[in-house]
Amino acid sequence: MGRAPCCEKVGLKRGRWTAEEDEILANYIQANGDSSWRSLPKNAGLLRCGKSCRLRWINYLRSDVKRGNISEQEEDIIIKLHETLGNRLAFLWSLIAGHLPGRTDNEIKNYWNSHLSRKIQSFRRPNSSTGARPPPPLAVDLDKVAAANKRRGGRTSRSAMKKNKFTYLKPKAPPKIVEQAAVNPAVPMPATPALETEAFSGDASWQEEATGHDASAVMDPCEESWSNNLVLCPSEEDMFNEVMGPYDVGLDTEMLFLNNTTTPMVDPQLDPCGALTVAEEQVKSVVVRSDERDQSGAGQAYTSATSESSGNLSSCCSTNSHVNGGNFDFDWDWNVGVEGTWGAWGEEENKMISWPWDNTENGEGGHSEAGGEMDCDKHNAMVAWLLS
DNA sequence: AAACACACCAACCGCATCTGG
DNA sequence: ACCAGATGCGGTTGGTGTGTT
Repeated sequence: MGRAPCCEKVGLKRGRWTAEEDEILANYIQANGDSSWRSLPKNAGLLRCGKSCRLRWINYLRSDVKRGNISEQEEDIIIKLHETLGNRLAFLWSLIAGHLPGRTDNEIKNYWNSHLSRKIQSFRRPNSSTGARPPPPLAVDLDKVAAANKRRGGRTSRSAMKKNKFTYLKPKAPPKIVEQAAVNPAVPMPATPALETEAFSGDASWQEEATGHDASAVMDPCEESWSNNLVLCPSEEDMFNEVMGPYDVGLDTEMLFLNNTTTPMVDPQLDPCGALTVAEEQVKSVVVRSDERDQSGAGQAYTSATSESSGNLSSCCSTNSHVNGGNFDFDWDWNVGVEGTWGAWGEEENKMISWPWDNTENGEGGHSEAGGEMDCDKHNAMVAWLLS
């Protein structure tokens, strides 16, 4: 015997919502909030189950839900984020939705299933005969990760319910590292939900306590103070939680996390020719290597930092940061972001990362310690392809 | 105009996960 | 430690609209 449907109770309505029901629900939530979906329909006088009410509110009635067609730009972001994150990531659709202001996970999921999945079928995996390349993964905005960093299911704590519905989503500490990067006007930031406002509203005292530095200052990644400012998370566990959330998402590959920007980007190390243009004044990405995490049981955060002053993203410096009991040790490694980024494509594809730098027929050229030079024509072609 | 095929998307469903008792 | 209740997520379904024959 299966589990009883939630709307099985006699008298509860199912199916499409009427305008009247919408009005009742919207009015009730505006007046009373949505702290308890279970009791909401009863209190509001709706013959619906709480689940149905929640869904209707989240996917349709909320004032910040954007209606209308998905733009090409949004479509681009969906495709590239999906390519980056893969199908197995929990919160996939909510995470993508977090990058698309006003769009719901359900809408994006539907759009993917009905439009994009077929659309990219013929475009997808690299083919050794055609030489087609997979799209480089996108950096994932840490703020959006935090937005998706909600517990999965579970009962809302009563203390949290007292404050407001978003309180329990608040991260233990803001994952921001660079304070306020400029926003690319081409990809507007979402209307700041209560979550982000609250979570990131400037209480930097814990950072200062941990680092002994003014955490509100925007750091120059090329300055010595960079490392100091990086010591933002009071503990290793917190560090990882801020990035990955409390869940082991089971990634078998690395992910790029880009702080505080909605601009689709590849790792700056992929763009030493400056073909990518971004509006951010400063961008910081964090690469979390799950393989390291698995081995150590705790994880290491690899960071790469870029600095930019003229609109062209250029590599500035890159570090590995090893978290040791709340302290970070740094050593330089140009390979981390690049190899890690492409690790998702497996052993064979992993080699592809060298191709922009190849200036030899046999692909032996390298960009890292070997000192090979990058072929900017190839690289820019790759970037053009990525952005196409 | 009617019948059919297809696409879209709102909503349902089951399960995972969390909290409080 | 365990259980029950509540919520959030992704997969799936089915109603509706639109295009084609």
